[in-house]
Amino acid sequence: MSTRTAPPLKEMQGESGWAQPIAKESLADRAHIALRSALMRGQLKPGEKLLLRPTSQRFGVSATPMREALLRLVSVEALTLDGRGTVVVPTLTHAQLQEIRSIRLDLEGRAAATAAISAAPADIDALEAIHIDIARCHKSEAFHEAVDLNTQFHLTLCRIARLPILLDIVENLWVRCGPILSHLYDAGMPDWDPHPHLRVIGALRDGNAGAAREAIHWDIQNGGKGLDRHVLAET
Amino acid sequence: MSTRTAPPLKEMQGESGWAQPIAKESLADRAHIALRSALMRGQLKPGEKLLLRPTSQRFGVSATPMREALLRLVSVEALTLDGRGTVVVPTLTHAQLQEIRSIRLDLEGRAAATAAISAAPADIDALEAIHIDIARCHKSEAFHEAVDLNTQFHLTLCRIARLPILLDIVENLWVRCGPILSHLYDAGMPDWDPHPHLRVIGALRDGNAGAAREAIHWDIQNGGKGLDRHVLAET
DNA sequence: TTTGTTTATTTGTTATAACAAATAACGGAA
DNA sequence: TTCCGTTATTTGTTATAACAAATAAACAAA
Repeated sequence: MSTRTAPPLKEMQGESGWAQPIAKESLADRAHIALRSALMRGQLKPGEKLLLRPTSQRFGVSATPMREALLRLVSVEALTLDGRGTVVVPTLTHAQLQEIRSIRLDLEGRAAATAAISAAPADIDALEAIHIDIARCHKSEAFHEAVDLNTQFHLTLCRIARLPILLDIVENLWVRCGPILSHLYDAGMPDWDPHPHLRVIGALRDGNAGAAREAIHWDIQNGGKGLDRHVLAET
Repeated sequence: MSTRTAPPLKEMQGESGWAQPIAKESLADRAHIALRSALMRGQLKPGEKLLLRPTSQRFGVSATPMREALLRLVSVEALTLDGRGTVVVPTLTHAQLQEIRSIRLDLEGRAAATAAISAAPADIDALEAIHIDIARCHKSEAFHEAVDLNTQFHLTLCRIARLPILLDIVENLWVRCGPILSHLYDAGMPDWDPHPHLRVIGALRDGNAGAAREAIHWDIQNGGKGLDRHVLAET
């Protein structure tokens, strides 16, 4: 039913062997990456202000590249500006959270379906490895790490689908949710028995696009219910 | 079948009457808006380079705000950087064009369905007005304007759905296609008789979400076939 | 005590110049 | 003439300082 022709992700990294174009990172790039990952990992709290001069000092750079990094995140709405122009970590409204989830339903659903018909076995193994890690963290009550790995699970699924533009969009959605993601576990994580991730993985192995889409849909819709409660309570 | 409770778009502009927060535009903002609209309207051609100092002079500002505006567009992939760091208008590959279209299928499809169950009659009238304009331009062979209005039709549909995050994403996708959109009409525009837009409008009036989604799907899939030919021929 | 006004401080914005890296132009040697 | 190395120029990057606007603080008057 499925045509599994694409080489696994890991191999295409070294495409033509050595001699890949060296990536020169500007100071602004580094600051941007650091900030973005801090956001995605929930290390910045909603409402937190990021003043230009203080933050640039914390990063040990001047104002110009720091400003560039901050403004880049602002331009994808991962950060916002208050009336003054000060950068601040945004607070998601209930409507926004719901809209993000419905978009993820569409896009991650498409990614799952695409992955089901094109993923290499090695890719699926990698995905399964992430889920095993999640289960481990869950057991040892390392909730923070579990949440982080859950993000990775969803993004890896999109990566496997080889839809770079879609991946980019979905990644941004996750960045925007980062600051409130920690509340997934302070409401107590439910303990599903056939974990929805396993259904996703199974569908990929079967090459069953429809089942993969449904499985990730189920995961998205049920996985975030804890957040709803929290966000609603806040307003 | 549908619950039409939302007030039309025009009214909620002045939400609490007068006294909306005044928008102060920085030089960078203005440059960003100007560039973005130039991109969306196809006034910049793929491969075109935007050197920092020359462009900042054309805008009559210094390098700092110009750089900010350019880099903002880069961060949403509406512009790219070459190896040197020079800003250049990107050339879409066939794969990218196809991926963008499939994402639009999902998102504009959702927008159409949502609009069908929530749009006010005035909103639908506005949408119809745009289509009438398109037909007029088509007749008078004002193709460039027709293409521009077509973009507006799709974005207005998303606006009517009141899904701001989705709108943002879709808008960016249209910005990215802007530079090649002009090729829609140099392949000769087909002359559909019941124009797909009319089916969309009809479905909205009926409050039929499924039909609205299908109609916009049909429009997206068939509307861009001229582009495919062109992009494929290029590579 | 409260209100209004002035001053001081904070903070984002812009312009400018020094810097570094890459490309292009030039010129000499094979 | 062709190839290689050197120099000159172009161009993005960063730091710094001057600027402007807004907030907060301090103080005086009612």
